[in-house]
Amino acid sequence: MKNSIRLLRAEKGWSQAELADQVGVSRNSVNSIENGKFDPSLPLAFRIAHAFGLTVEEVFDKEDAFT
Amino acid sequence: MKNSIRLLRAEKGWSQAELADQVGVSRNSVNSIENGKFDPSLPLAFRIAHAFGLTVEEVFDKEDAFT
DNA sequence: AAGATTTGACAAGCTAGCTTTTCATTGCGA
DNA sequence: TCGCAATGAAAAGCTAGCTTGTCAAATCTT
Repeated sequence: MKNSIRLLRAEKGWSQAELADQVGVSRNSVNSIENGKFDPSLPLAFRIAHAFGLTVEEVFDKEDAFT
Repeated sequence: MKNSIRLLRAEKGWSQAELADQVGVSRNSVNSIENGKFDPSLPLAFRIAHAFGLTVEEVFDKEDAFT
């Protein structure tokens, strides 16, 4: 599932490790999600969106959920 | 993670099996999610929200993601 | 250019999400 | 009241999400 994490993270000037800390997962998880290796769980998706002050819909591309 | 699926489903007059069909999972998955046994994946959460014409935030209680 | 930070990637292992199957219970229409 | 639809629940099995650890490559910083 596509997402805007890399872009949003760049805007904030955060490293993957910093974002990982904020949302309570490992850096590898953030890296894998950014690179599309797997989707975050729903709770994690909420925490990531919250870290950027956005909604889940604004961060993750829901089109991928229907294809 | 709490959600309003049971209520929304009642409003639509859908059985668990009908909703399951619509979103492409088994009836047991819908039952388990409704009864809080586990959270849906992010793509499934999108499909469930879409079935009700709502956003993920409107169907699932994101507070649970932070506690 | 050297050193430090950041990122990408992989492996092995554990847990959560989802499946099919099955059975018991509940509630409702004929 | 009989039968059927709907729900709840449990087991066993597979895959996805997430972990720690490690290493190499890329990108800053100075």
